[in-house]
Amino acid sequence: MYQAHPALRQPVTAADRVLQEIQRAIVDGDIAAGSKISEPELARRFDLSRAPLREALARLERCHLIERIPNAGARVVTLSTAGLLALYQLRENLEGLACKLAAEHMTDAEITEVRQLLDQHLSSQRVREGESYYQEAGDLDFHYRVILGSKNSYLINILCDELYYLVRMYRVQLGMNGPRVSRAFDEHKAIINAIANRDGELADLLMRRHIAASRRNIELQLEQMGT
Amino acid sequence: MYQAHPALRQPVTAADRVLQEIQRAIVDGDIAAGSKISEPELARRFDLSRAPLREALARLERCHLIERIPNAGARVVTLSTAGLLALYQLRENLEGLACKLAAEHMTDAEITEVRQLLDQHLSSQRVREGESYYQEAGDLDFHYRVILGSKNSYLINILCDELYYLVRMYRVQLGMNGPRVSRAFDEHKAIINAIANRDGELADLLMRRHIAASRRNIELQLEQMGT
DNA sequence: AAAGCATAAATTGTCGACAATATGCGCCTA
DNA sequence: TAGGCGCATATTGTCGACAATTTATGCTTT
Repeated sequence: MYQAHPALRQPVTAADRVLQEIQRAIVDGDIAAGSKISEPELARRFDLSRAPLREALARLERCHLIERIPNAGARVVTLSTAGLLALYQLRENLEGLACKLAAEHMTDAEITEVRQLLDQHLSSQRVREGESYYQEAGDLDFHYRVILGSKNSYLINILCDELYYLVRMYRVQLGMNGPRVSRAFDEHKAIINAIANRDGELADLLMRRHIAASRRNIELQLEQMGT
Repeated sequence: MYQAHPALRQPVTAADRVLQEIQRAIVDGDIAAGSKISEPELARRFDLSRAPLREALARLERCHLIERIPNAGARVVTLSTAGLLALYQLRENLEGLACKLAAEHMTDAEITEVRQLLDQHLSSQRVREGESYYQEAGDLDFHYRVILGSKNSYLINILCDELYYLVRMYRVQLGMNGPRVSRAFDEHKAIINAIANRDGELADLLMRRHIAASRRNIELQLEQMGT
């Protein structure tokens, strides 16, 4: 298997654990978007002191799930069309770059692994039709692999640590359980093929289109909710 | 004047103040690259407790100036050719994107301000020839304005908060006091002209070239030191 | 009754001490 | 003498309490 990125490492400290719990809670909407974060309340709820909690809050701010104001506290971010657009504008560019670099730096073994992954996801998806979690996880896994394949630590950090939780939050809370499933699989296939052919330019282009399509999909959902 | 980005806001808390001090110390090399960070030592040195210090360390990690390992402590990052390349690869892309977006979103007033800024820097640079600080600051200021002009908060955050201190660290510690000064000014002029003409594609291209030139300049310096 | 101010409550920021973990040293063994 | 084990030391992680700041409340004033 591939070496897990620090972002995926298992929690060793209390702050790590509570971070993961709160992260999941925010992404899944258990802690409502826009709601105020109360340190004393969360400390009681997770049964630890404020020190590790504040450490966790600092990292939540880092991945844009909360916004803090000095002496005034923190709030969960609110989702908006403008925010989604800004986020995906960036993603298109960064993941495009990641593809270009992956075409240069991924080993043949890594490429083979990703292909196996895709086949695996496809079959498990056929078996469990409709269960969107697997699509969600599978899609993320594909993107993770390509990003890691870029071998650029700064790029990896930004995409996997700082932007992806927010991306997931949009998808989960807007109920993106995927009519786009099979199309996405085909697009993934095309991207890994371009990378395998060491055609960075094409891989870049395909990834940008792939993400743009995904963005339009979510925008549509947002509009429907707005009206 | 333009609204300062959160990154530039004045410190209100003790953690903010010590962060700025340590940030400067690391960027300027007063705290050596690669050296270990001792929390008790820094706490004594800046005469505060470890709580705000740890808050500051969390943010230093965020802008890639230190690397922390759970239960083992933090080290100042080490500079390397590979790291420089990865950093500038990203910068070329992100600031290119910033230019493209700035061409769409900057107001005429903001563009006028940047032009005044350039003229101002040019004259003050002529007056104080050789004093590289002004070039350094001026260059940063120009880039900041364009980035802010993109109006994409995620992009602004990444470039201004998370990558620029490291960029400065490379420039300062490798003694980039600028034979490239006048050429950089011309390039800045060309970029703002493209933005003024609402030619995002050209602005993108010019910025990428501008940063690539800057990177080659630093690479040269790194090679000279290595041999 | 609405606006403004003073006070009270609650929240965030900071502190010093303790617990858990990692680092360094000396000793033992081969 | 080199390598490994065990203990002493030092550092990081966590805790509970206090200080500083903000937010909420209620009173006064026009």
